Amino acid sequence: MKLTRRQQEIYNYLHNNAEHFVHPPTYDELCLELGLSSRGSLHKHIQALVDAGLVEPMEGRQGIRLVEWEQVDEGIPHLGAIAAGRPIEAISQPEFLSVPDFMLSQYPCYALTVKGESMIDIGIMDGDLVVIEKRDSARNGEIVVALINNEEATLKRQQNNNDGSVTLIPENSEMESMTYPAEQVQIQGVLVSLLRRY
Amino acid sequence: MKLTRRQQEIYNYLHNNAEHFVHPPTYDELCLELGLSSRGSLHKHIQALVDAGLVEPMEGRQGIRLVEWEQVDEGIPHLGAIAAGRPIEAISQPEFLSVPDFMLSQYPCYALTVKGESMIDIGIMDGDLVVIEKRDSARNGEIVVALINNEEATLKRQQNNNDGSVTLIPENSEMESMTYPAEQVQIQGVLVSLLRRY
DNA sequence: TAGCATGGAGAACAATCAGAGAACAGAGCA
DNA sequence: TGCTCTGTTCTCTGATTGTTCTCCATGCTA
Repeated sequence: MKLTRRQQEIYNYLHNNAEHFVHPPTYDELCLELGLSSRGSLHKHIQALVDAGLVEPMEGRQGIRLVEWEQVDEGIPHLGAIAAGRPIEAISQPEFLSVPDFMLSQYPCYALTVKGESMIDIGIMDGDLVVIEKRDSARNGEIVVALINNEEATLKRQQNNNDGSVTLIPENSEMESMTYPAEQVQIQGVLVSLLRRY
Repeated sequence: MKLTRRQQEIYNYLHNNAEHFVHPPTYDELCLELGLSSRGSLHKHIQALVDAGLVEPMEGRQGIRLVEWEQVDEGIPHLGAIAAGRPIEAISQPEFLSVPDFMLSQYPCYALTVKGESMIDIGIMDGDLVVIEKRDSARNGEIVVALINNEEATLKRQQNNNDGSVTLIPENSEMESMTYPAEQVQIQGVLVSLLRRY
């Protein structure tokens, strides 16, 4: 069963914003977001998504509503680029990449494009696509996406120190490690695999 | 069934841009892209492609449209490992890897596991999986799988010299280039992309 | 010259898509 | 009990879209 354009749009919207909804949104809320003024119109589209098995209605019929998107998942979202020293440059409309299973972990993943050469010594080059497992902690020595002071995100090797601080090590002999108090470093994921096109 | 020139043009366009379409394109959109002003004209060509089995119309007759070019897609064979100085170590039963389209070229490909560090300077590490496009020739500067004297296969950057000889350049500052008469070097494919698991 | 293949323009049409709006039943709440 | 909010169902309308059709232009060939 193929989706029409509008159905696809709506599905994408739900898919992309699923995390932003504290409660599953009501039809009225969705209408507002999607620029519709008729619940009936929305209902038709949602029903198509339900029929397609992409969305399932909530049990408690009232109050809160439908929208639980399945894990069937057509791929992983490409969220943007990561460059040492800057936050992730988000793509407004994350495109979904279908990545073979053997390149994923068993947990949710996303993809980023690497900018810069901070990990060049272990073969992560500028422009490479890295697959990141969504996690908020990492073991010693793992390569992580770390957000520092809620400002800059980088891809580095992580080392937990005895005094509770965290050292982020670039794999580039010309760059230097940086050490931060643990509370300034927020782990956003762990490197799982790498893709590169020539 | 042979295609006319215009049909071939249109098919090429679809083939080359299939990935760029978020949704399958409508006839009107295609007309715009192809410089036509009549859906009817386009329809004739598309119909020819459908008859030729190169394109299939969408199910939902409206809203979204045609154009799904078939991809038989059983994946690409993983033929074994390639190590400098030895022939490709063939796997008796090549396993098939399903690799996303954007990591392939439009021509037949196969996969090899890289052994050794001869290309380490450009980020090709021991154990990486490389996707190779099956070809028997390459342009200057491309990275190729080359079989030397029908004996040893290596992954190197190729350079065609004026005197007809071929130089194979390892991307490893500690290793040296080798030059061979052209007839001793047989190209088996060109590097297309790279996959790595951590 | 006539005939044919190719390529395109444009009109007309039926099916579908997309949306608006009205009405309704059930749930929760005061 | 009424009121409000919600999902659901329904009809109606307008816009799109694939399809079919006729007509025309060009170039090639017999």
